Amino acid sequence: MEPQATVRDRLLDAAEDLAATQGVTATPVDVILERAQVSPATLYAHFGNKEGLITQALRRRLSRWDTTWQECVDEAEGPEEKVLAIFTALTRHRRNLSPSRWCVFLGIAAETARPGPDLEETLLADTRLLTRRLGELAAALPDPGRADAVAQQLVLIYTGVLGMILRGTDADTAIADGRRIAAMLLAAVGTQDVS
Amino acid sequence: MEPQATVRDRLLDAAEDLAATQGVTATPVDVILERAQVSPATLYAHFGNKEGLITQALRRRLSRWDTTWQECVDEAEGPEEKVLAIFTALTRHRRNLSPSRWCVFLGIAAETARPGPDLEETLLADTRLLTRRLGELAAALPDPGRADAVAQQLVLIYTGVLGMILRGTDADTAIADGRRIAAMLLAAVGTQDVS
DNA sequence: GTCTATACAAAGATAGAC
DNA sequence: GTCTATCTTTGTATAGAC
Repeated sequence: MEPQATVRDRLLDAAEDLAATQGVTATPVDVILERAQVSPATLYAHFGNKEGLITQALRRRLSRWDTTWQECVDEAEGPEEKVLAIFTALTRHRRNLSPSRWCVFLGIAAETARPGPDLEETLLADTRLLTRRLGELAAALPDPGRADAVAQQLVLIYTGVLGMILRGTDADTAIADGRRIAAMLLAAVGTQDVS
Repeated sequence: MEPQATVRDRLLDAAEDLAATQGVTATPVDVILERAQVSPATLYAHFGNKEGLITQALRRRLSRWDTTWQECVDEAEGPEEKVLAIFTALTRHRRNLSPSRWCVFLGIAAETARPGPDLEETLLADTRLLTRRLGELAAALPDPGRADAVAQQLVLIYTGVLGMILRGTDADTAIADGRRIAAMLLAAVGTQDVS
């Protein structure tokens, strides 16, 4: 975004921003190029093709999400609050970056029928990060034996929040709803069998 | 699907099936035409354009989902089971129709950046149906004053189930997880404040 | 109403110069 | 590494005949 940003960064910024707000298929290469003030040949020299650019932009975004989320976890006090920090992180993440229509990863997964190996791997990495970290955080709760199952349910709730934003629900409302459901789930863990 | 189906029905069948499995943007008109064994001009005579065809296919599918869901509600016994019938309905719906990658409505909403008025209205109708019927069913639970809030949370959970399928989770697993979370939510309603 | 053939537009990618 | 100019493919839609 800086005036003196490298060509590569300008391309990544433009691709991420447009993919987040308009979607990938709705964003022709020309539009990315115009936004980035770069010529076609340069894009292809750097990233090979459109999907390569998108993939790199996603990787950078995932890394930033990872950082933001970890910060929120670190700031939270107590096992339950650390689990619920994902919702604080989502709010912060959406404030920091160009606001996406809902979730860039799910969005691209939804609109890309046959992703290449690199893109597919990157899309899966998002789900893996969610599952892994939520699993780790859930292991600090009572009944660590159910950590993986709880993590799956938390990913579901988190995914539901994002889906509600796509449905048109205000983001803050959806996030608050999701946090409430998750808190209820955590309250049930350890106090009763949640088979 | 029948050999003697009308041209119109063949087009709707092909469009629905391909949109559900491949996505809309990944499905060129030519492929729909070949599947339906129909010529281009016929499609445009009937539906105006590609989006018109997709819109009509979605309306038909929403109507079938409506029916399947209502059947499952009618079969269920007791207020809580009637609310949870949405998960039984989802299983049945996916078995009846051509299996979709996740949710045809959310999928098309995700990949269609600027839908025309008719398509947009049809996509919203899906969310409206969910909210309305879940609200009605939730009104039969203890604390009917919270029916609308509970309905919103149930739509979130249901949407999360669909999103998990997009993430690669087995559909039956995702549905079972969603039902469990929803059951927990219902158990909390009336017994405690779920602010 | 339906077909064949074709027009028109959009989009991804490359050639060749600097 | 980057640009200008252009090629090729793909995809939506229509013209005109039957």
